[in-house]
Amino acid sequence: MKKQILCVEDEAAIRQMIRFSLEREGYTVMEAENAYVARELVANQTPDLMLIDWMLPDISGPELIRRFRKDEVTRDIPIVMLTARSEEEDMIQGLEVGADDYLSKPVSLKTLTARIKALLRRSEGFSARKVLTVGPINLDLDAHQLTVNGQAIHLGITEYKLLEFFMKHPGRVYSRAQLLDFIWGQNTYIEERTVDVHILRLRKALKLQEADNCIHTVRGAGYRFAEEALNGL
Amino acid sequence: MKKQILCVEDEAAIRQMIRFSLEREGYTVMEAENAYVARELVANQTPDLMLIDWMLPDISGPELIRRFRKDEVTRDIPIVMLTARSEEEDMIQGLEVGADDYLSKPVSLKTLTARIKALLRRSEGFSARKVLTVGPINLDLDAHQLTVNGQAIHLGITEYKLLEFFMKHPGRVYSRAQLLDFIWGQNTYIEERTVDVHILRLRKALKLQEADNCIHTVRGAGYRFAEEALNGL
DNA sequence: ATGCTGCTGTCATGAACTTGTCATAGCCTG
DNA sequence: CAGGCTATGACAAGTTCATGACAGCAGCAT
Repeated sequence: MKKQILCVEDEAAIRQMIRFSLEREGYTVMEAENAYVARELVANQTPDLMLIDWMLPDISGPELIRRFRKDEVTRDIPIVMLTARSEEEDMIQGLEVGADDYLSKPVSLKTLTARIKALLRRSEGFSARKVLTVGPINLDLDAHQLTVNGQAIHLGITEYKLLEFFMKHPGRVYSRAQLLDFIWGQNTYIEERTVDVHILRLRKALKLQEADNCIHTVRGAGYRFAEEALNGL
Repeated sequence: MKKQILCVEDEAAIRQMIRFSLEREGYTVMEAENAYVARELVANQTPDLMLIDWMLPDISGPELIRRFRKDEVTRDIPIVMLTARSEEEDMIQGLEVGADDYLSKPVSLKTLTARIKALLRRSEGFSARKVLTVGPINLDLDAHQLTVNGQAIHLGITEYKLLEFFMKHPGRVYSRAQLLDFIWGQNTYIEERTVDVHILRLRKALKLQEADNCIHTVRGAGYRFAEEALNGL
């Protein structure tokens, strides 16, 4: 799953630049031009990391950070602070209110992505364990391990991501084009029929424990993950 | 092995003095003039004990301690807090956030070294009991000694740290990049493939007692320490 | 200094595994 | 039954990993 990064910065040009380079690295970027918008966005969807400018038109960056740190939900999100001035005093205040890292403008995009990568890796290594369970199917996202009825089953990475996607969005039909977008990424051009093959492989793997009936073919539309088919198992 | 002590203190003169007397006692001393530098240093090399001033130019001492206590890696490092004021309230807050000892300035160097010695002994004493065991694998953290099925096996320091990390975080996949971060430190730039080689060496060592099957390769993702693979042994 | 030893990071190579594509067979709908 | 859609097996190219070899380095005793 792509990591979400929220970029809070008032200058549109800088936002664009940051967005561009982060998306190239495979992150999803949300943009906010002020603190108000930022908090609205976060209320709807908590990002994995936040990039916050020092100077914002409404609330100051440090104040915004302080507020995020107060909230249970956002407390542990890593924050990188951006500032125009490279004055030490700023850095000091930034770290004091709880920023995890600090970069002064003009920002080298390479540095930016490097720091972000490091922070995300770090926080990811110890976060709460994520496991998806539907009926007998158990997908341990941290271990990268599928077990069905307690039996470990090996999957290729594509099948793994496919199953992860299905388990996160059960019950809905997805066209081959949609699956390609979500799982392979938006800029890959692959035969739609290839999806069939991976569905086949996933089914084969699940069949080892007779759990392949949860993947339904919807003729003319695509595929659907049917959780209800698994309830009896 | 010399014990490493990190001294976080903004006044250079005091740092010098402390360094001098600690080195005379046979410790290695790292210096940081503020919290930011301190965290960078610790990211690369975890010290055996930290000496933290109450007043730092960026983050306050207690806040810095709180952060170290949150992080898995630095949680168990003994911390001595230094303060100019000898007010009881400070001491209370210092101990509250997790300092192990508390000294008020001006510090008698004799007292300082005595307390440090005591803390290190104590933490050593604790960790003397600290032994990681998974199935037949037994890692004595003090003796720096690995035994499998009662047989001692020699490991290089890197393999040792790798195994220690795995045993402390079993069941989760870690990418090569993450392993580099956590074991080599964040600012080291080493080929990712090097991780493979150390995994190989660790496996070879464990294979002497047929216990190498606990280290799983997760293609495209990294490596995982599987404790369940050892339960039958 | 000198040579020795053990450890570490890097690299080249071959092995093992994945994956996208295609051809063909099978199935469903009207 | 035809036409369109899907399932399946085979395969070659491309990735990723395991492994042995090697040079540089630090520690150590000589």
